[in-house]
Amino acid sequence: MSDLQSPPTLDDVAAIARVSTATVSRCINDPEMVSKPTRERVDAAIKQLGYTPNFAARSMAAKRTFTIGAIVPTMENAFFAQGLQAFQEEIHAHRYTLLVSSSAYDPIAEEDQIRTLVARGADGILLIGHDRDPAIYDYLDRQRVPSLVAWSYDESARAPSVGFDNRAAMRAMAESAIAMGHQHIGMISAYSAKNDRARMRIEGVKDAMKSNGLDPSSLALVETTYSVANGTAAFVDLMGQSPRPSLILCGNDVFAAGALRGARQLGLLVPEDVSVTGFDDLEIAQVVNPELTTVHVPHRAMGQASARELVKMIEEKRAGVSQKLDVQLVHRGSVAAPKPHSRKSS
Amino acid sequence: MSDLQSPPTLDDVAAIARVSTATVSRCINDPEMVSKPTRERVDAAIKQLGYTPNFAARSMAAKRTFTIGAIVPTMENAFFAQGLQAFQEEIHAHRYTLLVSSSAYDPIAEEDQIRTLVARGADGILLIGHDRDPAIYDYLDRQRVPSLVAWSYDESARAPSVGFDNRAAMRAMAESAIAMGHQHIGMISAYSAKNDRARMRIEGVKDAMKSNGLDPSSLALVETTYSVANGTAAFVDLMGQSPRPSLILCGNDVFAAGALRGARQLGLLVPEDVSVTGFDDLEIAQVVNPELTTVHVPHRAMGQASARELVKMIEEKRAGVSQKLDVQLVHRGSVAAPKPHSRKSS
DNA sequence: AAAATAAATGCAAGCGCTTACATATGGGTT
DNA sequence: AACCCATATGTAAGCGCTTGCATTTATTTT
Repeated sequence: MSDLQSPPTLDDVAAIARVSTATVSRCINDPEMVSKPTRERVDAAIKQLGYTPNFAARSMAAKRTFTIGAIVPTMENAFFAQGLQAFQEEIHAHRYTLLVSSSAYDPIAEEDQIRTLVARGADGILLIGHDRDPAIYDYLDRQRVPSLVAWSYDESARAPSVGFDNRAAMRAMAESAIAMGHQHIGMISAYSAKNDRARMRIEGVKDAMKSNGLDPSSLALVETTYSVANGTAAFVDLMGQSPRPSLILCGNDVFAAGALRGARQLGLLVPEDVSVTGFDDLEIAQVVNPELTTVHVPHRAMGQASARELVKMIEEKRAGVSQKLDVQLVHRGSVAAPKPHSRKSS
Repeated sequence: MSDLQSPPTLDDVAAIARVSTATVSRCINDPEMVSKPTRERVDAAIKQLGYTPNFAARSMAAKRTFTIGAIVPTMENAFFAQGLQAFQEEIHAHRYTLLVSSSAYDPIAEEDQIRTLVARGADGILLIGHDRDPAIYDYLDRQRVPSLVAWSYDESARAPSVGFDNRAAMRAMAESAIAMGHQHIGMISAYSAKNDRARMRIEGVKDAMKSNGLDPSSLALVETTYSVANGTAAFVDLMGQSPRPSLILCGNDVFAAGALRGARQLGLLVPEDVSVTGFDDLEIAQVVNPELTTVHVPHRAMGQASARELVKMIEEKRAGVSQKLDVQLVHRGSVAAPKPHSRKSS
C-alpha cells in the first residue's frame, strides 16, 4: 500500500494487475516472456498509475546502471561538444544514459571524477587521451569497469582507443605548409605535459621539419591554455621573436582564430605576411577571415564509433579493440608561400 | 565475506574495523557522531580496502541521490556550455553531481528526458526556457522534484527562473542600432514556436521598431535552426528581399557570424553596406571581422546563480525565487549608420 | 487419455546501504 | 550509592527492484 505522497512502486502495479511483482518486472525488462493478456493487464496498470521504475532499486538489484560516464577536459570549448553529442545519441540508442563531467584539464580532478563515476556504478567510462597515472587503469581493472580512450589513437597504449593519429595528422599539415618554402616556424600548443594529443602534435611538426631539412630545435614553441585570447597573445609573442616566423602552426582552431586576431592587431596580413594553420576544423574555422587551412577531424564519427565500441565492451564483456580514424587536410585561405624577404632573414 | 571479484561493501569495512555497519555508515555521513578512536579505526579500514560506497544502495536507502539533472537544447553550440560549466562547478561544491542531456530542441525528447531524470532520482532539475507543456510542470510537482528555469527571466511564468529579460535586452540592442537611422530591418532568429527566448527577442525588436516610428510588420524575419551555415543562408535570403535591409539583427552570435560570412560572399562590406548585430557575446564574437556588436550575457553568473538557487530549493524544501540578471550592450565594429542611398530605397 | 514437454507465473532471497530504536557505557548529581 | 542524562554503539527493518528456482498451466506427443 503506498500513500499518495510517494511514487507508485512495482508492488502497486502488481496489485492492480493481479500478478506477482516478478511478472511486472518481466513485463518491463523482457516483455516476450509474458503472455499477451497478462502483459496488457500490466501495461494498463502501469499507465493508470503513471509508474516509472525506481532507478536506484533497479540498478542495485540488477547490478548495472545503464549509465556510461565520460570525462572531458572541458565543456567550454567546442572541441568535444560535437563528438560528445554524437556519443550520447549513439548510447541512447542502446538505452544508456550519459553522465558527463569535465576535469578542467586537471589530472587530480579527473581521477576524482573517475572514482565518482565508478561509485555511481557507471557501466563503462569514456576518457579523452591516454596520458594519466597508470594506477587509474589498475583501479578501473580492479573494479571491472571497461574504459575507452577517444580523441587519440595509440596502438601501444594501455587502454583501447578510438581516434586518430595526432602526430601523423599534424605532420601532414606541417609538411604541406613547409613545402611552400617556410624556413622559420612557430607553433602555438596547449600545455603538453599531461596531454598526449598536444605532445604528439608537436612531435608531428618536428617530424615534418626534419623531413624538410629543417632543424626541429629551431621551432619557436609557445604553450598555453586554450582560448582565443591566449592564441592572440602567443601569436604576438611569436612575431616578436627573431628570426620572425613566417608560418604559425596552431594546435587547434581556437588558437588559430586568436592568431588571426593577433595579426589584425599587428597590422599583418594573412597569408601574405604570415601563414597560419589550425586543427580540428571547428565551425570557427570557416567564420574567420581568411578561412582556416586546418585538419578536419571526424568528430561525429569518432563519438559514434567510441559509443559503439564501449557498448560492445560492456555487453559482450570483452576487451576493447582500437580503431584508427582518418583525418583530412583542408586547404582554405590561411596559408601561402613566404615573402622573399622573410626567407632571406636567417 | 566478499570474494575478491566484487568491490568491498560496508560489511567488509565493519568487519575489519570491528564495529557495526551502522557505525561505519555514520563515520561516512556524519563523522562527529562517532568517537575519535572508532573513527580512526574505521577510516583505516576504508583506506585499506579502498572502499567506496555504492551509490545505488545509498540512494535507495537515503531516498536522495545528490544528483541534479539538466536538460539543454543542445551541447553542440557554445550557448550553454559556459553557463553549464559554471552550474556544474557550483553544485559540485555542494557535493551534487550533474546529469546533462540535450533535447536537440525537441519538446518530446525533452519530456522523455525529464522522466528519465526523475526516474533516476534527480533531486532537482534545471530547464532552459519556460515554454513547455504545462502537464510537465504538473508531473514534476506530483513527483516533488524541484525545478528551475534558466536563460530566461519571467516573473509571470509558472516555474521560478534565473535569467535575463530577453525581450528588453533585444529591444535595447535594436533601439541602439535603429537609432543610427536604419529603416529597413531584417532579423535572423531561431524557430520561435516552442522557444520563448527566441520569441521574446523578436518581440523586443518589434518594440524597438514601434518606439522609433517603424512598422513592426515590415520586419523581414527568417527563422531557422542554429548554425553558421544557416545564418549565412538566411542573410543571403534577406539581402535578396526588397527593400533590402540595411540592418540585420541576429538572435545570436552564431547567426551573426554566418551573416558576416554571407556578406563576404556577396561582396558586401560590414558595417559600410550593412550592419549586423549578435546576441550572447560568445567567444566567436571577437574572432570575426569586424568584431560583433552584441548583447553580453553573464553566462557564468547565470549558471552559478541557478545552481545556488536550485540547491537551496532542494535542501530547504522551499519554492524557488526568481532572479533577474542584467545584460550589457557591447558595441564593437559591426554597426554603423546606413548609407544614404540605402535610406532612400523604400 | 496419459505422459512428457514447454510456457507462464509465483515465491522469496537478496542487492548494499540508512536510520529509528534499543542498549550499553561513563560520568555527574544529589 | 542510587539515579539521571549524555554519548557511543549495535540491532534490524526496510528501500524497490531482479532473478534463480519451484510451481502451475497449457500444449504436444504417443
